[in-house]
Amino acid sequence: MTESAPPQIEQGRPTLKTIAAESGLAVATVSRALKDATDIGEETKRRVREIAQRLGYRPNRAALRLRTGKTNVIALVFSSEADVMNHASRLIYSAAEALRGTAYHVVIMPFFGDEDPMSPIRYLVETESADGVILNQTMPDDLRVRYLHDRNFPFATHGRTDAGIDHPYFDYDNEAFARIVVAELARRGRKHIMLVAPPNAQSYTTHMTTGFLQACAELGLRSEVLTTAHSDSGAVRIHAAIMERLSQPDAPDGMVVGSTTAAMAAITGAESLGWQIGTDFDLAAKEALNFLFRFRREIIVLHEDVGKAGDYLARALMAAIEDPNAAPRQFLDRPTIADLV
Amino acid sequence: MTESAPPQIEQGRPTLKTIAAESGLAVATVSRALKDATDIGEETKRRVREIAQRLGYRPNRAALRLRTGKTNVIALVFSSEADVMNHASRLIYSAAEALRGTAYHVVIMPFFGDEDPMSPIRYLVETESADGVILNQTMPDDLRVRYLHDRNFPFATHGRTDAGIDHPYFDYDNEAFARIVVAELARRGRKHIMLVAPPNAQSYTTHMTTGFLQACAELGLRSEVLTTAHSDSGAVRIHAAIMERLSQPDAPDGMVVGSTTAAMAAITGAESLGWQIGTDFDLAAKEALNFLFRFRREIIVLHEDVGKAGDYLARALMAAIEDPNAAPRQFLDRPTIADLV
DNA sequence: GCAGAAATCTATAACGTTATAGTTTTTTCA
DNA sequence: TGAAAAAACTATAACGTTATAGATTTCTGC
Repeated sequence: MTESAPPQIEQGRPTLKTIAAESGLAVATVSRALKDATDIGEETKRRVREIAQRLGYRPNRAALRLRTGKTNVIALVFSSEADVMNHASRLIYSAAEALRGTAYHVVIMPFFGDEDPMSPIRYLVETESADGVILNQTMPDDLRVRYLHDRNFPFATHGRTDAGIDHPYFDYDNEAFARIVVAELARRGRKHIMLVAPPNAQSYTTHMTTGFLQACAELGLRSEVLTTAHSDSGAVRIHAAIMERLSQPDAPDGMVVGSTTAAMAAITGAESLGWQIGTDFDLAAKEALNFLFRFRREIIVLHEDVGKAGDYLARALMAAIEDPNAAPRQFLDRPTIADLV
Repeated sequence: MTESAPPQIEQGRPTLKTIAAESGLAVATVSRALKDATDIGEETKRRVREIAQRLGYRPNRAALRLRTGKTNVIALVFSSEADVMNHASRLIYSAAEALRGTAYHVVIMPFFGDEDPMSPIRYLVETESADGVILNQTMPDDLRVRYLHDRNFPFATHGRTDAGIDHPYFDYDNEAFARIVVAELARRGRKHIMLVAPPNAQSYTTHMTTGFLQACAELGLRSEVLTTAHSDSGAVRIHAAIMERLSQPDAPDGMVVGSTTAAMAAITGAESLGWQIGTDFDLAAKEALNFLFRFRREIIVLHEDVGKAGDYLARALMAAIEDPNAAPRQFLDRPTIADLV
């Protein structure tokens, strides 16, 4: 009387092998059944799925990755600069949310100031440790973009580039932003506007500056660009630079700034000279948060929806991974006068 | 005349096999040589290292993970609630920075409001897709902590718990915070203080409330806790709740709040009733940023260094992964009066 | 010069998965 | 009825790594 061997007691995570043993099928059959291959019988598929379900089977990602080469990882290489923090965290969360329910995981590779911007990128490409990457803070002729493009490594950027490479991106139209707020400053009677622009290297600096200068010219306003600080310089520096400029003759009566911190610093700088917002000067800013209208009710604020960017970039990147030959998804987010808070 | 076969032209990433072919050694030897095993000759090790270097060899993480079971991934399961955003991003970046140069990668698993807090945790444990996890927003009897502890899955928390489980954590001493700022409010002559506390479920709510009530009692101040909003309620709600309370008889002349947004909202709420900070009332707040002193110079601010938390948590978690039996690293960050801005 | 020890290297199997080619069973229809 | 076709399943190898046990070479001491 041969007693049939008791089913192997499996400890640890169930694998295809476990299901194979449980069902009496071959491992390959189980694998194919679970991916609904055409050459497996319906009844078998049902049984296998049922067992997998009961056992709580979850494919082993390492084995999958080794076998298929697909990592199911999307990397975010993001600057950790102070003022960009909120931008970055919004992007991270919205990208992660867009990826929810897909097979993708999000890994963060912060890029630190003391580091070569290329090194996280090179790492990703050389070790093939992600299926694609999202970058921010693009520059007009961005080395990272060129590198990734040359190697056919899928990527999407927050911000455009200007080196003739066609790639997925999401960008906020900073030129339109500048035009809109300059018009509003003119409407409030301001005659001489100063721009606190982003750092020179970044792509969007050109856009914002162009829009600013053209709008001022069209409206017959005097214009200048602050040279002693930029909108990411840090509050202390901006505060001081504004104080210095406003103490000089021929001071502007309107300002346009590109960040929350810059707005606060510029205003406190002006106020410490006794200038009053809404009376002696007006200030317009772009912000990702919703702080400024509480800071001083009088600020002209245009809200930038960074969550939209993260969502779009995640989807654009997935599309690029799935079909590398499809036309890259690109989106320019145009603010309108209606977005003025 | 046998011509020796030309060295196999390898395309794609070099592997141990590539190095083995190049050096004439066995794959196993190359593997052992690269990990400096004692049974490999010095000269061989040198040669292998040299070839690996020249070829730009990088171990395949998927294979490593499959073989060893080690993922080299640390997961951050973080709430995406608006007001915590800055907290979270600081933590992410500082944790990532602490992990720089180690073999660990950081994956972000945002936890969304509509979701079971357990589900990302369960996923991590069931799929073994990380070596350890960092959590924030702990509750006194935290299900996630209990679950992870029961399964011996390495973790570290931002915030303490109170269910008799000994685990790695970093916490800010919110009780001390409350004592310090209450004392400062008393010093400024305030007699009746109101606390805008964090949400009830969180661990640190108890700490902050305890410290607040005791300090008020000791100093003979009248105390109350706002019940119509908490410090993460969102600015609009807090603004309204403060307005309502201050319009009633017996209004407090001092406030303690736990976040940047709450501070701004409370102040604008009071101001819209004509109250003036520094004169009619004083307000003390804890913040991770450095915004508030620009918002109103008069605010009593205690700065919380979240970067320190991320750094500590990353190291504590690595230690727990490496030696699961070591005593858990725990740190309580105590503010002092000197931290008052 | 030789046995035994020490040093150095290698073959094999395994981690969990899937693609490929092949085998067995069932069905079709001339 | 039986040969060919279709359906259903399986064996094998491979992805890149490491642990283990075993093989080979070199050294040591007498």
